[in-house]
Amino acid sequence: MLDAHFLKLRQRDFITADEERAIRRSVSDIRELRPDEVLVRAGDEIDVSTLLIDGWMARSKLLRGGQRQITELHLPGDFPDLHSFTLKRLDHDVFALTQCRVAVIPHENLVRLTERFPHLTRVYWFLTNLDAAIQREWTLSLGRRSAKARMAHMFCELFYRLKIIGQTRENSFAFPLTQADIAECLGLTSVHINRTLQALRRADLVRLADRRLTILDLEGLLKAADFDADYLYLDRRER
Amino acid sequence: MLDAHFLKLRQRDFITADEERAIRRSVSDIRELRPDEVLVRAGDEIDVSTLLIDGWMARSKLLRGGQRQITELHLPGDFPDLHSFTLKRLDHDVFALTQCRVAVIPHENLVRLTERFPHLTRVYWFLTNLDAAIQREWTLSLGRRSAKARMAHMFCELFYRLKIIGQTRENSFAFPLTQADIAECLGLTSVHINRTLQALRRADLVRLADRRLTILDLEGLLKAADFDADYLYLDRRER
DNA sequence: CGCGGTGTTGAGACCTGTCAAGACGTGTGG
DNA sequence: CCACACGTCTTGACAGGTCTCAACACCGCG
Repeated sequence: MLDAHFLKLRQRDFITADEERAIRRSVSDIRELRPDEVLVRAGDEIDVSTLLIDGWMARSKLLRGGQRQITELHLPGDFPDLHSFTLKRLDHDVFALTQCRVAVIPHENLVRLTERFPHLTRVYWFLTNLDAAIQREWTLSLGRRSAKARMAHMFCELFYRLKIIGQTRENSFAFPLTQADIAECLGLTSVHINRTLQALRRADLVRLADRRLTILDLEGLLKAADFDADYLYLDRRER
Repeated sequence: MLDAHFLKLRQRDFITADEERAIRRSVSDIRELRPDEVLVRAGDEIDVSTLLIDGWMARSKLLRGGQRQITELHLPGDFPDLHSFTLKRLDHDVFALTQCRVAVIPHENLVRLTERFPHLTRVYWFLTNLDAAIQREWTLSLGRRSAKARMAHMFCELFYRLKIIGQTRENSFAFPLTQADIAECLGLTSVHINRTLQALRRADLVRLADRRLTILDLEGLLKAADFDADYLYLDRRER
């Protein structure tokens, strides 16, 4: 049930069977979330972290005026609120974009886990640093990429991240976001997302229909995005 | 010499004298950096981390076309490349904005330090999560704040971060950045930075002259920025 | 059958970028 | 001591990207 999580970890480091068992035993509960259900509200004290099993989630921040920015998308195998382990409360919301299934891991179990396995401490520290790296790339996108490049970049990132957890088929993957969701990720309006998406379609780079994204020209999309997968740290090594 | 660092830590957690000594002993070397000198180049393998003692540094990412985005500013007491401890290489450059003095801490010393003091592991894990929180706030700025609000927000952030390390005087602080530097932080052009800065001046919110920024109307600036210091995690508690 | 969510389109406004030129201060070399 | 180069700041005119507002099509679902 945590398969995606171990695929993600083993893409980056070596995890022993012992460690895997210990991680699996740390789960205290399995929960279901409905689309738009908020898992963590900004500011709340929390003493558990949550591992995403199925579905897509997101982190988002709100402005006084009600404008919302999604700062990261979370896919199966991700730990959307692992950083609450040291932060104790979060500066952003965490919510479900789709129907989701999650595994709950109390912080006290994480304390035990990381004390018994110093290596896993570094692995999970690495995961929060990886989230930061992804956010950093988004910062670059928002600051310097055009709407078209931003969107292309987002599609490339999702493709690579889904691929390592076995959720792509050829060059396509299930894509549950609405255009309004994409707008909140890319710092644009949904109207402009619509037009930008049409530009990518007209350039024969992607097809998006029936909640499925197909990359028609991966080379072209990577180039349009100025995409370099380095920031996803896909190499396997001791962390 | 690491005073700013301990001020920063003790604002967020309780650090014992024992822990402080151990941290100080982890430093292997002191180095000077000239303005614009690159400390870490994206992609380089590294086995040391660097604690900033004096001066300002920054993390930046580059686009193929040469456009640059600064993703975080680093002030005295910061650990601009602590995340390399688990990442092993970085996805961004780290460079000196001004003349700087830094303390070098080899990763092997960090391994010893964190194994001997599990609490310090969480403290330094917390620090990388704090960097991520700051970056997340910048993502929100770039995605949803206007040029004016973005600039106001940056000034507020710097004010709070400098204040806890004792580098403000009343409502002012030394501000070494050029308008071109600000542009790279805020995802704008230097021409527009110039005009936006004039707008803040005309609104009697700030004065910027002789490399010193004075906040004339803190309330007004906070409001213009929609600033909320929560994301800086300024509360002192066990991490 | 009607409704809400989603996607699409058009027209015009506005924010920010581009390009170009000049002012100013500082440091350097002649 | 002056001439000059260079970095930084400033300003103007114009272009272009993205937003706003509004309307409508489409579809699944109650």
